[in-house]
Parts: sequence; C-alpha cells; structure tokens
Amino acid sequence: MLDAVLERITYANEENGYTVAKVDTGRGGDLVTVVGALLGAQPGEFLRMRGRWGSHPQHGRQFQVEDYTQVLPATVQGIRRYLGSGLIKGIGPRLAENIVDHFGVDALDVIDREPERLIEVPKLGPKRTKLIAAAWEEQRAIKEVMVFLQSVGVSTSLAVKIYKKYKDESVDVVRREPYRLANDVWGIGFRTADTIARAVGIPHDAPDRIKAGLQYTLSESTGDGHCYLPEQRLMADAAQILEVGLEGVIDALGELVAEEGVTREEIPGDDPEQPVAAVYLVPFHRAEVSLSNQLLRLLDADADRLAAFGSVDWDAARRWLRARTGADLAPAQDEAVRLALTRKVAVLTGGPGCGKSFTVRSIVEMAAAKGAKVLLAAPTGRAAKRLTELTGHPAATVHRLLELRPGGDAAFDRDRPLDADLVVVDEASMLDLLLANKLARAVAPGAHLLLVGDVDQLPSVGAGQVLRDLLAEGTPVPHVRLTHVFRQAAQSGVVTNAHRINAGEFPQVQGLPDFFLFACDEAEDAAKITVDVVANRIPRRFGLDPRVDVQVLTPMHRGPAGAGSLNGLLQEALTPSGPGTAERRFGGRVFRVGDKVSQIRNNYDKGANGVFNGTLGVVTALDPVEQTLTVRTDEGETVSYDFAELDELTHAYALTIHRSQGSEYPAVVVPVTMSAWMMLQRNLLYTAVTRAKKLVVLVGSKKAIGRAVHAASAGRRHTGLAHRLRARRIVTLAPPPGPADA
DNA sequence: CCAATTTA
Repeated sequence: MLDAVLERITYANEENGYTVAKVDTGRGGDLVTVVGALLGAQPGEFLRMRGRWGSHPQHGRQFQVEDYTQVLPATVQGIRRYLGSGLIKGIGPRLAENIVDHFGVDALDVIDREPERLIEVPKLGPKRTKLIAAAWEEQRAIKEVMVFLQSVGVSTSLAVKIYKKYKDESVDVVRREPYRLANDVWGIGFRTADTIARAVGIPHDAPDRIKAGLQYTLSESTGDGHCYLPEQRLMADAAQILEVGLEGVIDALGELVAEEGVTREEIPGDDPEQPVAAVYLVPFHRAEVSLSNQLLRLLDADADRLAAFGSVDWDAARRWLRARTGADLAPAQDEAVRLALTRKVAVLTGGPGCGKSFTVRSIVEMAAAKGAKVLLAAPTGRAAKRLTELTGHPAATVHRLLELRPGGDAAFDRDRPLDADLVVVDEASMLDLLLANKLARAVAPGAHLLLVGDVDQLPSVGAGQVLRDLLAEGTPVPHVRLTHVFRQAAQSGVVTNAHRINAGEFPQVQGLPDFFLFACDEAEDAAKITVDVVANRIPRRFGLDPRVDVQVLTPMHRGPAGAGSLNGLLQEALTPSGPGTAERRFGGRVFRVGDKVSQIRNNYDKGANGVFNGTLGVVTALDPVEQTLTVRTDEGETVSYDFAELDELTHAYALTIHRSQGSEYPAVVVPVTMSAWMMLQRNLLYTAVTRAKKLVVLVGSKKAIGRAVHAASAGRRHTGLAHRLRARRIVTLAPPPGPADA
C-alpha cells in the first residue's frame, strides 16, 4: 500500500494504459516512481495505491501498481497543483494559484457548487468563468460515470477508460450496450461486461449477451492454443459457459457471422468427406491467412537474395566448412544446409543431441562467407543469447528484432521489411500464430527464412502450433528432420526412453544405468522421495552436486509435489537456516547464501551481455551493509542484485517443466503424480526427460506416467494453417476497418 | 493448470 500525491506523468502508453509516473509520498526525500495501469490519474491527485515494490534495470526502484483509488486533494498545495495541472481547460498554474489564494481549501467546493463565484477571483472575467464551469461539468460527468460504474463493481481506472472511449455517451453505452465494452475497452473482458450487464438488467438470454459470450468462448479457447473452434463445439461450449439453451446460441452465431464479429470458414477436417465449419476470432483468422500467404509468397518469390548459392560448388563448400569448423556434416545436416541456402523458406527440426546447433552454425558461416546479411532471433531472451554464442553473430528476441511493443504494431512489417538476406529463428516451436505472422510479414521477398526447433517439445504459449503445421504432411514448406543422435549417450536409457515416450510407449525403468523410477502413489510421498533422491541418493551414487548438477522438474507449480512446495522442502534440506548463514527476506521468500536461484525476467543490463529469464545460479554472498546479494550464474558470471531487485529472482531447486524448455541439466528428477493429472501429456514428459544429459529419475505412480505417455496432446490444437499451406492459394482479405471508415 | 515478449 502506498499513499502519495501524483506529481507528474513520465510516460503513458495510450494503447494499453501502461503509465509511468512520479509521486510524492510526503515523507520528504526523492519522488517515487510508480508504474502500472494508471491511465486517468491526474497530477495533484492523491492516490491510494495497492501493489508491490520492484525494480527496473535502468530506472531503479519502483512501485508496481495493481490497483488504486483517487482522492481529491484536501490541502491548499494539493488543490493548487490539481487545478494547475491542465486537467481543467482554462486553468493554468497561475490562475490556479489565484483561485486557491482566494478560496483556500474551499476552492474545489466553490467550483463545484457555486461556479459563478469564480468571478470574485482577481483577473478572472465572465468568459473564462463560463469556460471553467463547463470544463468542470465535464469532469463531473466523468465522476458520475465513475460513481455509476463503481456501483456495479467497476474500478476507477476502468471507468476512466470507458469515459475516454465514449465521452458523453458513457452512461448510455454502459446501461444499454454493456457488451460493447468487452470489444472496445482494453482491460474489460466478457466477465466484467457481463457483471455490468446483470447490474443494469440486461436479460440473461439477450442476443448481445450470447454474441459476446461466443467471442469470449473463442478467446478462452485460444488460451488452450486453439486458433478456431469447430462450430458445433463452439456452440456447445458457449451454451455451457453462458448457461443458455442451444437455440439462442445458433441464432446469435448466425448474426455474429453476418456482422463479421467472427469469421466462419469451411475447412477440410480429418475426414476429407466431412469439412469442418471453423469459427475464428477475426484477428486470428486474419493472422492465419496472412501467415500462410506470406510463406507462400516467400517460397515463390522470383528474386533470390542468396542467389550465389544456386550455382555453388557444394564439394568445395563442404571442404571450406570442414576447415573452418573442424567437423564433417552428416548427410541430413548437409541437406539442411543446402535447403536453407537454396530455398526461401525452410524448417530444420530434431531432438536434442541431433546436431541442430552445429547445422545452424554451418549455415550462418556459409551465408556470412558469401557476404550475406544474416539476422538471428529466438522467441526468448536466453535462446537468443545462446544463438549469439553459437554463431558468433548477434541474435535478438523476435520482439526486439521486429521492434514490437506491447499493444502496438511492429516497426518492421511488409511496408518496411527487415534488411536481411537470411533470417534464422531458433527454438521455433515457441512461435505462436500471431508472432510468426508478424515475423513472416517482415521478411523481404527474395530473402530466406529458416525456422529451427524441436517439434516434439511443448507447443507455444500463445495460440497455434506453427512449427508443427509447417511440418505437416503435404505442405509446400521444405524441411529436414534430424534424427540421428550423435551424443556419446546415444545408447543411453535417457535417449531410448525419450523415443519410447514420443512413440506412446511406457518408458523402460528397470535394468538401465541412467533411468530410474521410484514408485509411489501419493504426491506427499513423491515430494519426500524427491528430496531424498536429490539431497542424498544422487550425490552418493553418482557424485553429482545437488545444487548445480541436479534439477527437479515438475508438471505444476502448485500442489504437494509442485515446484512451490518442493522449493521449500529442498531449501530446508540443502540450505537450511543456521546461526552463521546470512539471509534476506523478500516477498514471501527468504534468500540464503547457497540457495539455487533463477532469473525470472530478461535484464539486458546485468552481467556482460545481459542475464535472461531462466538463467540459473547459486547465491554466493549476501551483504547486509551494501544491501546486495551476489549470484554466480551457470554461465560462470558473477552478478550482483540490489535487495530491491530481488523480484527478479526466484528459488530454482524445482522448476516447472515449461520453464525448463531450452535448457539441459546433467540429472533431472521428475515427480509424476496423479495430483497433476490435468497436466500429464506426452510432450510434457518428453520435454522433461530430454532435458537430462546423463540421468533421469522419475518419482511417482505408473498410472500417472502411463497417462502422460498416452495423452498425445500435441496436434489437438485447432488450426487451419497446414490446410492453407497445402492449398497453396494466396487469399486476399478486405483490409481491416481503419479510422477512415469510422 | 502451464507459459514468453515488450514500454520510461
């Protein structure tokens, strides 16, 4: 909780309400930086803010606002600043001073109730008095909307956004068409709109409610990775969510399609005789069509910015490469190199240990040797850093490459393509539909796009399964799949079982030197055994360091065998509190020297080249005088954290499997119990197991493992991308309605 | 129920 007077706005993103401001806490000292959704707060206003203290690499300590309420200023200084902030048309700082000099703390009351008395203020004529009264009226209208909205449970910041959007019509819109808010106002979703609608007496089965509910159902399904829903399923889901009958839903969907609130398209299904009626949210349909269009355009472009490789002597090229890298390419790798350099779109996939990295390095070396301009990127900061180290060329996150800001458009697009002959994206399994579309649109015709990733890993956070779709049977996108495992561990149980899991078979857990199962049914037991395995059994038997070499990976964060609980238990076992151990409390956690920790946000300013989300380390020192904590990262860097920056760190004895994507560890311990039954899917277990270089220990029940192995989750995402690519047809969509149409 | 990116 922070009470302070808003001094000035430093930055405001109108698109999404993100605001940076300076506030005065009244306790003397420097102004405090606050960040968050503060749109609508005015300088001079007294704010009561709920939130957390955090830090920013460049801008230092700051308060992150989760929620706030505004209070009108009650002191002379406060009122002076409030009136003089430009909030009220016609009043500047000087006039504000005059008004407050004259009326004192009653100034606001006077303006509110007896605005005609303003004429008493020296140098204030009747014309300006009128102007001020009118401007105050407008403020009053905002307040009225707010009071009304608060009566139906909407927060101040949302009320301001609503007013900004509809002005005088605000109350009207809220009363009569509350579901418009869900579409028009950022930060208001169906649930909020529905609450308002109920409060203003909109019937439960009103067509507007059902239409908004259909869009909401689709939007919820994107959270499960779907780009569309089959019409039947959409209607059934919506009827259930909205608690209305199916007939009303059928009618509403027809209307919604007709007014282009969603897009309905027949696309081929699993059964070629039985097309699926796919219903999309409009932006997802546009993105899917656009991505497919762009990939087809790139593939067929007449120009070729790597034309030199069309006539290259590949034998000579191989010899050159061998001299440079000191190793030969395997046949499949060789094919991948040629594909990337001669075809304008290509995909390279394969599991860990198959030589993807070496192949990528070879491709980049050869392109660079011919003077080609190569741009490298990855969906995460850490993957980008690894790509940099691998190739010796700078790599960026896809967001940074495209200069993509939240809520805004990318700086690089079809109208302003990237200046590159070859664009390489690593960890492409993490590309979702919307990001892949933005990326593809920014690749110039004639340039080459190479996507590299492991298609069997977890699919992207966002909707779609782009890499999987590009690799689907019958698409025109050329690809190479590396399958041969080069690691010395090729014969190991880890690799064998990774393949078995991928094939839907139960892993072999007996008679292997590097793959074990500790069987137990209850999650609590699994947690205890996991701690014993990490702290005692693995160190004794394999001589591994429990902090540095062993990583616990869990399906879930919560639950008795979740990452949260295990972090507590493992910290107790490995880094207990003691009289000589310095520690520092932050949030609900305590950091001690010896703790295994992980960075949880990209920080481009720490370390030599940045410390990125997912980087692991061990706390090596804690200085209560300097108020710093020192971490030695797994990349061998020593990084210092201010105590105020501890929000960038979390304990990392146990991580969720999702967070472990793209990392490898000598030994991995995985609790797999039925308490995480919702999460148990084949590619989750595959991802966990393939993180291990030497040793895997599963702890849990055979039932849970069996469930994971049999749940072929990937491919259950509804997307039409593979179909569009197979059709090889470039589709023109009408441009989206712009401001000109409004 | 899991999860990445980005703003001064």
